[in-house]
Amino acid sequence: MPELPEVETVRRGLVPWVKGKKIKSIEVVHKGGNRASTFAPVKSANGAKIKDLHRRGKFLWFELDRDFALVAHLGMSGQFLVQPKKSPDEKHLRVRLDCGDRSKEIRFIDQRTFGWVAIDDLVYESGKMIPRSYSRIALDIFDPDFNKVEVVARIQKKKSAIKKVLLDQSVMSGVGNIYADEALWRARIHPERMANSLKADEVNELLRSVKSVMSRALKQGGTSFDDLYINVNGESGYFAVQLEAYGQEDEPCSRCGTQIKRIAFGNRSSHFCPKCQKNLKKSGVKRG
DNA sequence: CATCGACCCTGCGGGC
DNA sequence: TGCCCGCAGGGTCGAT
Repeated sequence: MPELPEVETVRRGLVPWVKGKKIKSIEVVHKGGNRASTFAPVKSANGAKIKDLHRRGKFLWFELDRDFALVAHLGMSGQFLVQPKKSPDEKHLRVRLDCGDRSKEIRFIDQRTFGWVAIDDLVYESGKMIPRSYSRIALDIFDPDFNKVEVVARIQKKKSAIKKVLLDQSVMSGVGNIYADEALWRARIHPERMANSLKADEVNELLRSVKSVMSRALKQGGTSFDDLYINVNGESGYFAVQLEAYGQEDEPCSRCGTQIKRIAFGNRSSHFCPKCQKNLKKSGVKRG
């Protein structure tokens, strides 16, 4: 389940294969995700030069020398693999990209088809042209222009559970279910605490936790729950980071020994320590 | 505009 | 052995 660190690992792995290269051919082998843009067919990128490869949150942007962009999202199970051209097609191969290497090609593979590769049009943001889909999401916490003060204030105005706000990519991008649970555990905040009940100090601590847990995962080359995530070299980033909350139901909390609890959260789950992470919403917390 | 929940999809594992 | 069901969860979109 790729989140920011995993996508960044993929980006770093892909850069040497794509940056400055001309797209010799790009072909949709099997229709990709159902959310793919219909702006133009992917093959429109044939012959374009890839000037750079960027990431915002979980989105990848192949910057082209064209007036449109090539964008990708890994969804839940998407992978980019650099494979020998001779090797047989994977069962879930979606897109094949030839950047001129003599023996190798880049393949986008996705089992659950929540991921996609698409052409997108460019729009203005802060004086720059960026992909439309990429522009709809907020900056992530590693972006040099990330404005922490602004984001903290915005979070404090949200009338939603803090976990929901963490996953809202229009507030801050890059956080998924795993790192949301991990950051909340580290900051000792209950996932169902109302965001507008949090003090600035608490939100700041939460954002520090988000950044530190993601930095650690990134340093390890990305975390994954299983082998659905494989980096571009085909090497799994399996369990590189110690998970303290996510997937730890009934395991003892490493801080206090209390059993980690799992509760339903929409279509998914939240994991937390009921002792370290109290929900204070009914205890008359005063604001300010 | 803000918020919420349904929905897209496939593989896997548990229960029977 | 095989079937059914629930679960996993990104982003998007319609309803309120």
